Amino acid sequence: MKNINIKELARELKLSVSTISKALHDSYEISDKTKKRVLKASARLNYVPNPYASSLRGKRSKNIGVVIPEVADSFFSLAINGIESVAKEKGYHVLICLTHESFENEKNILKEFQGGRVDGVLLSISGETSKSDHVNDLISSGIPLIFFDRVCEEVETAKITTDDFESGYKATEHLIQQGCDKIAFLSISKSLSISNKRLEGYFKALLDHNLKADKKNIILCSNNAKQNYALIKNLLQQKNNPNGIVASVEKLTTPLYKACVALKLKIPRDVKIVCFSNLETASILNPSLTTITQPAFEMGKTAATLLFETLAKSNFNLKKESMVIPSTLVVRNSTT
Amino acid sequence: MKNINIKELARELKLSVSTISKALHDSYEISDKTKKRVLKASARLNYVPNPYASSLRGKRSKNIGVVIPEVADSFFSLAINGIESVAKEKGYHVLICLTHESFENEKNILKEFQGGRVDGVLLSISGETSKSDHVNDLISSGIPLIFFDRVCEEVETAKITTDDFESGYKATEHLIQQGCDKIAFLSISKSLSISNKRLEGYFKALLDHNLKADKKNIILCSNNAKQNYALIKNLLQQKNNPNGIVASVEKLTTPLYKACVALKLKIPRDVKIVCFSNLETASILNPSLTTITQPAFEMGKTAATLLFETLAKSNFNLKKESMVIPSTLVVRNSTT
DNA sequence: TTTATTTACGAAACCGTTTTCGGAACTTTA
DNA sequence: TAAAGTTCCGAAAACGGTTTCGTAAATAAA
Repeated sequence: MKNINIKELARELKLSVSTISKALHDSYEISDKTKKRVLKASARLNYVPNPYASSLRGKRSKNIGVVIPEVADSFFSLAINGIESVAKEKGYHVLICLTHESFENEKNILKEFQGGRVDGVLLSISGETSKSDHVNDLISSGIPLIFFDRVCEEVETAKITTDDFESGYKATEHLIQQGCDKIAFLSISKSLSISNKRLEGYFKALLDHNLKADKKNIILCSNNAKQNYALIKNLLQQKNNPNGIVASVEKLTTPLYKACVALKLKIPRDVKIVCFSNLETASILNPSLTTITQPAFEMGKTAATLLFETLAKSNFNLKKESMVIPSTLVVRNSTT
Repeated sequence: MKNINIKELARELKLSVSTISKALHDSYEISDKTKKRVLKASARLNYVPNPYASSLRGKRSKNIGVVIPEVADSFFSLAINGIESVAKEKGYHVLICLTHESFENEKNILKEFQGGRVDGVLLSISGETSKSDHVNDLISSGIPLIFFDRVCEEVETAKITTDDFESGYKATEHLIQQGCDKIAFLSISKSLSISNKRLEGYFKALLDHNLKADKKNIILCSNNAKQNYALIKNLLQQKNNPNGIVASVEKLTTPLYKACVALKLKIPRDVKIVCFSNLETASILNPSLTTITQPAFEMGKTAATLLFETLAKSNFNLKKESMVIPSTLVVRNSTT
């Protein structure tokens, strides 16, 4: 059962190709009777239009690209759900591309998108990304792009983020209120907007509560799990080791807990922990984990909704459409 | 900077369109000198070929479709990583489509794929799927399809699975060896191959150890988290409540743990638990969770590799290419 | 030198749609 | 009854590549 095309359908019905096409698109030029005939035959012969022919002619791919660092991460997988929920409604497909935190990969992906494979892009940049030429190139080639979560500050387009500064502040202040006075911050990137804003919030909270920051307590983690474990373990073994930790990203949770177990540090007695995390299992960890929970699904949904608005109106201006959706501090046993 | 096309590139170089195309594909018909000129100009003018034009003519989309029930699940997100790792190497894109466990969605997605949007498909069927006409239709329209994890037994194509029966057996036997004599099984679907095989393994283990199965201990969970929580709680409240539980799917972990907390049942003292799960946090749960860990990444990688082999050779026969990759029982504190 | 072969390129068909434009047949208006 | 307007459909161009085929020029063989 090879797939049938519009020409064969036309021959079958003794109609022209253009009539078929119009009938399938419910054009006013075609009589109801003919439309019904076409629809019926189309269903009977199992006609499925070739998307490439449509896209080539119509300049619409009906695809959006979602470029993220990683899929095995609660935040991103929930965001994908949010994105997919609107894409599906609009009859669009979602092309998910992973950068694995590599700038090179990110550049190649965006470059390829210039060919028109997608009509628009949602991007959460890699941890290595510090330049934004590749993003500007894509945008100026006419493909709308919206950032979500991890953004290039300097690019003039919509950015859907959460309140990273405030969240960093809240997390840190919470630890202080729970009695911590030596608080470490686990970062994931030197250049990433989210890391830096969360870190700034951390600094501000320390400042506001008359605690002084210590460089040794700012740990730059990497994309390598083993290495992160070693870094964290090392941090906790220092003579003036921290009694509170803010982990700025979900994937640091497991190495952090494991390091505490290995060093026989009791959470929250010896060290209190807050993680930026959307883990469903946060509440059943040992001990349950205090989190900054991000509105992942909403962020994805909002970004996608905005992108489709842009695609609908040709002259939409994304520059003034940024949005900040707040995260929430969920207090659990790792800090109490 | 609007995207340039091959015609403009040809005009720029005073060459014909066909020469450009051949040069870019490193055809033997074109001299090295011309090739270099073309490559250089192509880079300078930032030429990116239109994928739809190529696909339309060449019958190759350079896309594969990955159809899965859910992305916010460790198994699937790891499998995606495996798939993506080979796709990237082959220069392919991955179109991820979510069924959200709905048969209707699955049918629509596969139907659309018949149009040629993808060159091949990797499918893990929805919990509702019990018929396979939609799959056979797609395959007979000429698009190769490979199942991974959740398969339609009756469809004649390659299936990359894990040893579900043995895993169900191992999980159950482990509980028995730990002293459980009333063991419940949490299923996710009546029709799903994985559920049923795991359940059969469970039955066989009970039989081999002279324990008799009890219908009340087989719980059919749904896609609704709240409802699952209620079902599990109800199970644990029965007068003859189980002292061992096999949860056949990852997403039941959290409701199960929460139900135990709510009922003040101590794990593993009052009830021992084994979950089919790839959660990274299994080791830091309260208590750490004994799991059947599936080779998610490998399964994705294997399925994708096989698919690309099929795409390379036109006469590849997938019927004899199924593969079973074993899961492993990882014993932790929820059973000891 | 003549003929055969190879090299390097261009013209044009083609992929399957969508869309513009033209026009026959029919209906309405003057 | 003639003119004007509607309704419904078909022919053909267009989208941007790839590929087949033809051929002029250069080279090799006779």
